[in-house]
Amino acid sequence: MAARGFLYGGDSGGGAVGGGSGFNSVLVTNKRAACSSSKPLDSFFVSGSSHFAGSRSMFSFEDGRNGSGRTFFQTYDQEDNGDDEYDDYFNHPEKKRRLKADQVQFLEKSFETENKLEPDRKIQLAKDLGLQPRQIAIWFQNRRARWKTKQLEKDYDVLQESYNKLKANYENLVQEKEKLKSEVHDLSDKLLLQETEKGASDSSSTKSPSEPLQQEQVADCLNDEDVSKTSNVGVKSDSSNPRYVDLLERGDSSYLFEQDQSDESLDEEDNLEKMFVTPVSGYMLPKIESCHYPELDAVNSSYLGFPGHGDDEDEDQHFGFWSY
DNA sequence: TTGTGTTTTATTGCCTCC
DNA sequence: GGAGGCAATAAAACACAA
Repeated sequence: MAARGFLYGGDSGGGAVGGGSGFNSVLVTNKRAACSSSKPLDSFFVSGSSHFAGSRSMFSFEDGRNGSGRTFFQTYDQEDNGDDEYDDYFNHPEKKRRLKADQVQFLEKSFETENKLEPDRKIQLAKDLGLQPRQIAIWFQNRRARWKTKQLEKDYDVLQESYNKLKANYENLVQEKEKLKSEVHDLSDKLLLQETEKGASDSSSTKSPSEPLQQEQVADCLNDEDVSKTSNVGVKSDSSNPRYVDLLERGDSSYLFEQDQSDESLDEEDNLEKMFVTPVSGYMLPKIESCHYPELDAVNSSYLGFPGHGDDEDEDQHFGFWSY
């Protein structure tokens, strides 16, 4: 590792005198240590009224005192920076010391009050705790960093929870969509089957297979009391188309989903008018304005809160979902 | 006891503000 | 330009399982 700077050299200003473990020489690598400070109190701070005298963090020994029974700072200050003490100190590889529990508690309370540190408060805390102002500043800095990390974790949890809810909601909607899609498909098939059966029975009795279906027959097939409203049912429109009849007899529903491009006789716009694309599946289906199928009602009323599908709705709106 | 992971204390360099 | 904040990082101290 690169040479480390000196403890409390920065804010302490007037001369760095410390270092990491095992240092044997005085190095000044910290720019804060190198520059002079306008706050001499930050340097070799000695508290006259410390409630925590004896705890000097990295400069203290096990019990907060060096071999002579005085703290390093007391020694250093009071003994006029004697070379003996100085050498003694630097030849004695000091360990980094943690703050005592009561000091930490005091700092925590102070942090709760205000997580920023005004210079005056820093000095006061240093006095009260018998620590270097620089230590107080560092402690607050690290404490803010920890607080920020915790906040980020909390924010992450909140976002995660929010995401999970949205995801679950989305998955429910997808499921519902698939369900509705298959219901639409089933109902389409059911409708086709009814049409096919009706068409087959009618053609076997009175009409030849080649005869086009009558509007009334389709209306009956759709089991609707209002025949006039089925005038734009797609199947009727194609009843003159031999291919349609053929498909109908074979029970092929594909005509519902594709336009007969081969039929030049049909007006394309007119034809499109009689079809619509389902909102869910995108299938092309014939327009049915007034057919009443309970299953479709259920589908309509449950279709993602689409408006206008209540039981009391006007008859014309019963298939608002279907009609365009 | 030792290896390993975590926490705490401290440094360094960069940035912003006054 | 100096003071102070912050992010990144080092390294000591600590916790704990094997």
